[in-house]
Amino acid sequence: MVPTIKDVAKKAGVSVATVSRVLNKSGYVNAKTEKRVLLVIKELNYTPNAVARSLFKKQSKTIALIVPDITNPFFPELARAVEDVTSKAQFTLIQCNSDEQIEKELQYLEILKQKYIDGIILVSNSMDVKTLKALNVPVVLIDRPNEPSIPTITAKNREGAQLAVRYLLSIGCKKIAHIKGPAHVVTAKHRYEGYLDVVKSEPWFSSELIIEGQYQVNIAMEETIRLLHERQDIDGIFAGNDLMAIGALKAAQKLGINVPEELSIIGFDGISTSQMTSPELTTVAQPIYNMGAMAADKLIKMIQKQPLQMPYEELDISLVVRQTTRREKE
Amino acid sequence: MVPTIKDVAKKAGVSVATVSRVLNKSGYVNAKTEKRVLLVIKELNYTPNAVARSLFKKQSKTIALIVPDITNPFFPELARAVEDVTSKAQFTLIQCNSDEQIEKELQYLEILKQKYIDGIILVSNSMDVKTLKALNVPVVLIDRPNEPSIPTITAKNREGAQLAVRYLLSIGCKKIAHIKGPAHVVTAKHRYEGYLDVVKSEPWFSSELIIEGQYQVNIAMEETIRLLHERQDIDGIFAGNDLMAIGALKAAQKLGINVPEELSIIGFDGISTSQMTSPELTTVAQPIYNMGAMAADKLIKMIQKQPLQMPYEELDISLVVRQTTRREKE
DNA sequence: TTGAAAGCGCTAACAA
DNA sequence: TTGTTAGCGCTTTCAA
Repeated sequence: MVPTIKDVAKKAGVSVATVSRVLNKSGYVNAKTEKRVLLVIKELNYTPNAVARSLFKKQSKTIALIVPDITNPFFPELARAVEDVTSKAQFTLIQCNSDEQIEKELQYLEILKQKYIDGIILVSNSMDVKTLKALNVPVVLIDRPNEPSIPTITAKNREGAQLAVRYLLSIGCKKIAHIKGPAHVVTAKHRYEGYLDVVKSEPWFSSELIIEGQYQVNIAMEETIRLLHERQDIDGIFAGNDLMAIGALKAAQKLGINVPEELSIIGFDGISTSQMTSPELTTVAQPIYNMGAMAADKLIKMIQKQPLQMPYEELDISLVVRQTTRREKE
Repeated sequence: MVPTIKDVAKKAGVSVATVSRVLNKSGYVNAKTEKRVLLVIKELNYTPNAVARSLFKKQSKTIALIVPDITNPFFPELARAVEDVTSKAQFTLIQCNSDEQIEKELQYLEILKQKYIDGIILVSNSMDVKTLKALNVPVVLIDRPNEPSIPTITAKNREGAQLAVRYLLSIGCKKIAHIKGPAHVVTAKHRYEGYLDVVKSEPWFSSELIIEGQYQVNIAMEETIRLLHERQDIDGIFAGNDLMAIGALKAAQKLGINVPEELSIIGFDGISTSQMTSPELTTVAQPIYNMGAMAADKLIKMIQKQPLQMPYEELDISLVVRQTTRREKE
């Protein structure tokens, strides 16, 4: 039914090798025969079988993206970027959700390997180098720097946090709390450290200003309500991500605290959801799309055995001032 | 390097056929030889090559999900559901973004076919039956009913819209506007019709109460601002999706109109973003995750040549009353 | 209960 | 410039 290279060869009166040559533009082939073959290909509506090709070449023209959960609004934008650049380079993208579970990650890796996957982009905390190297497949890490020996794209999380907290200070905040992300996530740790860098020597600083929000709206909201009950002099909150900042915002609104007049809130990430609240969230934005695109670029280079000029890149972040922070020092 | 079935056969002192038999639990194989083969497989850490298998079987244990844009918050949840059920059934998921462009869809279809894709889940307005049938690959349509002859999962969009508008009426709204989605999207049309069903015979009804928001926050916001300027007696808005409802909410807040006291807003979809606004959005929720899961179930059944009891299913929607609608009739 | 061998559709030596 | 042929790693007749 579906025509194969043999059918084309027969109909064009040449050998399969010749057809293969015109298909791949490899080796010599007479202009006339080429024309004839091309014609037959059109007539038969022939397309080469990618699987057969993969079997021989030991590569599949497909790459995989493993993220914790595509449902987390940070990841779709990343995934989109990856898909955009990989599909432009004729790769197909496999989507995997790990739920941050190492077993799931390993399971995917296993299956992917069996499929001759050409490369993997991985967002993970737990993956170890040995497994990755043993895979013998190009890998680039994204977002969460884990392993200096593996090409990585991440953002300046610590600096971004400093920027956020300094901005809060600059607009006159006198007591700034922090909502931390999950302990096992490196980016959360770096943001926390950035907060500490700026704040630890302040006379008002106390570890009680730090709460845990698990990168989630609801948990952050509840914890913020608790915190704000106890310490009503807090006038600034730096959340470890936008979702938690939204939680903090909801907490304030529930408590009747005016944002930004009485309380300034700043998030981290710059996901599009941060523009959907009212007031819109002030945040430290990562170049999410760019991170995905650059990771994909790197991966493709690796697949093509091109040298990487910068295996490890930390992208700049930027402060996006919107409406959850006071305008100026009063 | 990577062991093949041959290596296993040699080391176990049997033929590749026997190894294949134990691998696939097909045909007779002596318990003892089976044990021996299994042992060697463990020792060699052998895993069968999926590509070679695909070539022979003409199927790949992979399915594809084609959505307009994974970045639209409606789709990640759908994608997650699909991935959950397909991966449980040992399928791998390919992610495709079509941007609603028929050319991109066709391009994907072409590539997917070359890869012996086992099935496709498609969210599309434009795809025609002929192309789909010609593919000769199981397809299920999701969200946007297009073609009665193709298995489809969708929701009761028209009824949902009626439900929304009737609710607005029941809490005392006297003039209800509608923000329509894009004209070429069937679901948008159905929701619009549902609105008309309820409202067209009302004395206050006028076509000027209908604006277009393209399913997008910003456009909906701008159009709403315009509308609300002209007609200040509007006290209810039914938006064709949650994103546009969020736009309407922002418009109201910009204009200093109190939601829900002066204006009730209701969205459609029930995406998680609808809980992140303040006030939280009242909305007509679709069972998004379920839709994805059921579509995947259907597709897998089709791949396995099992009969489909209900090729076309319209799932129920439900009204989720939150904070952008007034409590009661006054 | 097992093995030999053909073949899935393609690519790449190698020869002509 | 072209064709022959040996695989890529697997599954499945068919025969033993």
